[in-house]
Formats: sequence, C-alpha cells, structure tokens
Amino acid sequence: MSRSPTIIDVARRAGVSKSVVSRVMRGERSVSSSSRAAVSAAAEQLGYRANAVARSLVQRRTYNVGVMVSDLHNIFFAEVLDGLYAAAAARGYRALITTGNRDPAAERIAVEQLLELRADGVVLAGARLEADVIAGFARSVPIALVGSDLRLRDVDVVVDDDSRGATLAVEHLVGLGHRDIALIDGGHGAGAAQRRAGYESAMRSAKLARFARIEPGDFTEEGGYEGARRLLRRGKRPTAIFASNDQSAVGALNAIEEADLDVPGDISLMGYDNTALAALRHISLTTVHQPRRQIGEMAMTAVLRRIERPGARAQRHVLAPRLVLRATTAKPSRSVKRSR
Amino acid sequence: MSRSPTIIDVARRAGVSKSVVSRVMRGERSVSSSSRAAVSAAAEQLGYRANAVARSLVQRRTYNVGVMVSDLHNIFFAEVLDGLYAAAAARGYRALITTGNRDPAAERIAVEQLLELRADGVVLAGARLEADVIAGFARSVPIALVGSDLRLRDVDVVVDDDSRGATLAVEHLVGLGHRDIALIDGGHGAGAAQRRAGYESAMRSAKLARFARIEPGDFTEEGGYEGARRLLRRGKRPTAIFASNDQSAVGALNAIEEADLDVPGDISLMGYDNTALAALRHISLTTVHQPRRQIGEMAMTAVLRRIERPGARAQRHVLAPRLVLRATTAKPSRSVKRSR
DNA sequence: TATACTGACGGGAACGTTCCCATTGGGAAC
DNA sequence: GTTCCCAATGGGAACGTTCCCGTCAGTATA
Repeated sequence: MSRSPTIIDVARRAGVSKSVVSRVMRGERSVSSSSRAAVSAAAEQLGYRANAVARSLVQRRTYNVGVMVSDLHNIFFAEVLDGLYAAAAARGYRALITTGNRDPAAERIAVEQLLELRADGVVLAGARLEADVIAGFARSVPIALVGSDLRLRDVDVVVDDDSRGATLAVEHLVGLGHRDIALIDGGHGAGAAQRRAGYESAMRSAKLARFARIEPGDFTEEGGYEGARRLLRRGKRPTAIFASNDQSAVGALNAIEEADLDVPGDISLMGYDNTALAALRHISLTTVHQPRRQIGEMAMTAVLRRIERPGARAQRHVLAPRLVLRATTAKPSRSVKRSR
Repeated sequence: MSRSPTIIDVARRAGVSKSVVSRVMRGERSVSSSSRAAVSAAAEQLGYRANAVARSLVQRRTYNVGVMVSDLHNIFFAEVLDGLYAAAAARGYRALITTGNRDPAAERIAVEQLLELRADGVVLAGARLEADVIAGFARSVPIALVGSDLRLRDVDVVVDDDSRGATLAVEHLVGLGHRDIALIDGGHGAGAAQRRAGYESAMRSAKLARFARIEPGDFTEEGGYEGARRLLRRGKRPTAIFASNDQSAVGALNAIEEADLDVPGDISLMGYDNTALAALRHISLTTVHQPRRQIGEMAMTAVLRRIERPGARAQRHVLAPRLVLRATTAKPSRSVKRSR
C-alpha cells in the first residue's frame, strides 16, 4: 500500500524518458520495439497502473459518463443500464452510476458531484429534477434524459410514447367491456404526466370521461398498494385498474388479493413497463412494453455524440410502446356489470 | 459550454489571490468576511464548480469509493447499495457504482477501471472474481467483500452466515416432515458454496444424506427455472425444493406452476435473501432473511476505516440469518408420502 | 556531397488544484 | 515605544500525466 508507481518510476526502470513510457501506455506506434518491450516489462514488474486522474486533468476530459438513476429498486432501470453500459464501453467510455433515491434534492447533489468529477456527459434516468435545474446542468455538459419527456434546449431525450402507451392500455380494457377504469398515478415520476394524459384522453375518446378516476401514487409498490386500497374502499369499485408502472401494479395486486378479490375475475389490472416482474408466471401482468435496453443504448449514444461534436443539436427520440397481453385482464364479470 | 471557470478566474474577479479562493471553497476560516463575500459572489456569478480532478491529483485521494455490483438485475443488491450510499455520504465520501454483469472478466475490467480512477477504496458486492485477483487488488487499495466469504489477508468481509442460513432452511423443511429435499445451487455466485455446504451438512445431520440432490443453478431466475424443470422431469419428484436465492426460487416457482403442480400442496419451495420479490403477497415465498442494508453499511464502514487508518487490520463480520415463514412451505402431501 | 526527410526520443510547459512558507499590518502586552 | 503574536494574504512548488517542440541519427533524394 505504498505510494503507487508513476510513469517516472517506470521510465527510470526501463531506462527511457517519461515520454516514451507515455507513448507505450497509450499504444502509440513510433516507439522502437526494444523500448516498448523494456517499458512493458518495467510496468509489469512495478505493477504500474495508469493514473486516470492526472490524465483527465491534462486532457481536460475524463471519458466518464455519469448516470443518475432515480431508483435502483425499480428493476426497470437494470436493463436500461445494460444498454447504457454497452454503448459506453463500445465507444471507449465508462459509465459511472449514482442514485438519488427518488428524492429531488438528493438527485441534484448526485448530479452536482458528477459535474465536479468532470464527467464528460450525464444521463438522467427517471430523474425527478425540476426542468430549470436540468437546464442549468445542460449549460456545462451534454445531458440526456431517459423517461422524462422534457422539451429543453440542448438536452437529448429518449422516451417511449407514454401517452400512446396509456391509450393502448385503456383501449384494451375498453375493448374487453370495461367502463369503470381507474388509474393509479405516478405522481412526479418520469413519464407519469404523459401516461396520465394518455389515460384521460383515451377515456374521453371512449366517452367514459365520467368514469375516469385518478388515484395518487408514486411508481412504488407501496404507492400502488395504498392507491388500490383506497380505490377498493371508497364508493363503487372499479372493474379495472390501470397502474402507471409494473412496480405499483404489483402493489395493487397485493391490495386486491388482500381484499379477497380475484384478478382478473373481479378486477382487471394492468401495469406499464413490462419489467421482469410482470413476466413472472405467478404474476403474469398485462402491461405495456418499452424497449428498455434500446432506450439505454440510444441515450448513451446521444450523449456521446454531443460530447464528440460539441456543436451538435440535441435530439428527441420517441419509441413506440407495445401492448403485452397476459393473465390479469379479462371481461368484466357479470355480477359487477349487473350492479350498475 | 465554453471552458469552465477555474479558481483563477474567480480570484481575478474577486480581486484576491487563488489561495484565498481555495480557502473559501474548502470552508477554511482565517479568511476575512469581506474576502469571503467577494469570492462567493464571484463564484456564483461565474458558475464556478470545484474541479475534483485537480483536487484529487494534488491530494492524492479522491474521496470516491468504487462499488462493483455483480448483478444489478438482482434487487437483493439495491438495498445493500442503500446502505453503502448512506454510510459513504455520512463520512464525506461518494460511492460510484459499476457492474460486471456476473461475468468475471467484465468484473475484473470494471474494478481495474475503478483503480485507474484512483478510488480510495472498493467494495465488491457479490463478486465472482477469483481469490487471487481480489488479493491482487487488495495490494493497492482497501477492499471489502459483500457476500463472498473469502478468507484473504487485508480484505474486509461482510457476510451473513450462509451455511447457518441454509441449515435453518433445511431444518424447517425437515420439521414439516420433508425428506426428499433438493437444492437448486448458486454455482459460482457469492455465498453459494456456503449455502450448499450448509444444505449438505444439515441433510446429513437429519440422516437424509441419501436424499440430497444438488441441481446446478446460477442465482438467476432462468437458472432456477431450468433447475426446477430438470428436477421435476427426472426420477422421483422431490417434496421440497430449496433454491439458493429468491431470484432462482421465483424461476423455480414458474417451472412448478407450468408443470401444473401446486405450491405448497405438491411441492414446498424455499428461497434465500428475503428480497422484496419474496415478500410480494402473490409470491409469498418462505425464505431466509439477511439484513441487506446493514450489510451495506458495514462494508462501507469497513473500507472507510481502512482508508483512514492505513495500517488497520481487515475484519470479518458475520451476520445472523433468520427464517421468514410465508406461504410456500407446508407438510408434504399424503399422496406423495404414499408413493414412497 | 549537400539537403531533406523520417523515426525515435527527451525535455519542458501545462492542466487546476492544495499545501507550505513568507510577508504584512495591526493590536496586545510589556 | 518596542516587541511579539496572529490573522489575513500571496506566491511558488507539487501532484502525474499529455502534448508540443526540438534534437539527433540514419536514410533517401538531388
């Protein structure tokens, strides 16, 4: 654990100048093969490891891209991260992950730290940050947003068409014969507003505006559970619940089952995201798919593009969501129909 | 996006020397209040942000702790990360997360990069790295292991007593009357070997060694699914399956249900970790709890301790696991008993 | 033979901080 | 009034690289 060896130590040992060592380390040619061999041997013996801090200082770039994930408990982001990682590695960058635990203040600090570390770019995945805070960050570094469809100058955005996805969900339920369809909302979560808007407009289009009910939620299991409990307790029970994401749908499932009701017999239930959770046979949740890995890849690609072409304009990528039919939706039961 | 302001720009604007600016930024007293005000104002106006790269270079430390997580898809680690984060933040360090996607080669590269970034310490969560590779890393930086119980000089270890946990699981099943208890293994996963050993010795203690069956797995859902399918297809069907972690237990659940068998009616099923997955009412998996958050806190504390007291000896912390009874275990059914 | 070019190499400046040391001025103590 | 001390400040060195430029020997070209 003594002072770690520097390029100078290696140079001394190899009997060359620090310049030659630097060249060898960076894989430059225009180094004689004998020098190259001597340097490699010396580096190996000393256990030399390049100092990225010093390199970053002089190059004025780090080849790091910061990734702030709002919630590591939501497996939705795991696959987004896969995509982010893969795209970064393919272009010679590293992705460094931090999180703010769904707390805007903590998220802000996390991003601030990434900027102090001089990340060359930043991806915000599911950020709950205010638009002007993000705009502020965007003035010092290329930023890409995943999931939050904010229209900001100089900020790349990669989203699925959340409004369209919500419409698909409502249309599916309406097609089955449901009319009393409640939404468990996503609050300030990324994309929640769009999903809410899609739900509302789809309900209107189906002439079901008077049935529309929006129950507060926050994209967590706990939020879904509480939301569903309120829906079941209060007034006429809906025949279908559309939860703003899979995480909260699973919470709702818990509440429904706790109330001794059957899904989809008594209530149909839908989620959003098509996470691994939804695919579990035991849950088998009807949901809306978004291409998570691809979203991650596109976001990283967008940031890298603007890192390497500083003038380039930010872009907005909107991906098409897709309905995934599973076992939690069915025609409304007769008994409930009759009760109207 | 022009060159970001430095301490010198701020100094010039505030009409003081760079030393004073540095002092203000680091919150040193022994700066007159007028200078302090001038510097703060200038920094604010210029949008100055401290350059952690330059600071790290001169201080020869980064206040970064690298965290390499083997699998971000396994929510087990999400709560470990909560603990790691909290403990780091409380002591003025940042945690930077990377992953190797359960691939030893990728994990190695990920850690190597953390060392190039000159992380002051590294936490390996669920690492699948070879012991000598880890030992090599430990020669340049304090390392703590989460989940992998490797006895290495100068490496902190935080684990639950996996062998004991597995024993608890087997004893529970035996207590219910099971004898034909199969294990779905965790392969090279962290803690898998200990859980396997606990299973084997508990089976022996219960005089059930001849029933012991170890089916390969890898801590993933897919692995659990495949393992259970093989168990159900081949020979006498076990009356209980103990999966090495919740993730694979859920996969096994899928396979069992696909085979039109009832849990726990036809087969009892246990997991390990007590993740949020297991707690889902719809799954309600009997499992073994480990205090994830606390594990994360302890691991971070251990690394920080050795960062700040370079000579200190590494420690090994073993936490007690605890049985969590839920709905997937019951007495073996009569029909199966009779078939013996 | 003189000139130009090329490959290999070395040395110094720069990156943006922190840290150490020297300097200054004013007030307290005598 | 002198001495001493301390708070406040400034300047330079250092951290470990990369990058640029200059040098030098050897070879090709005229």
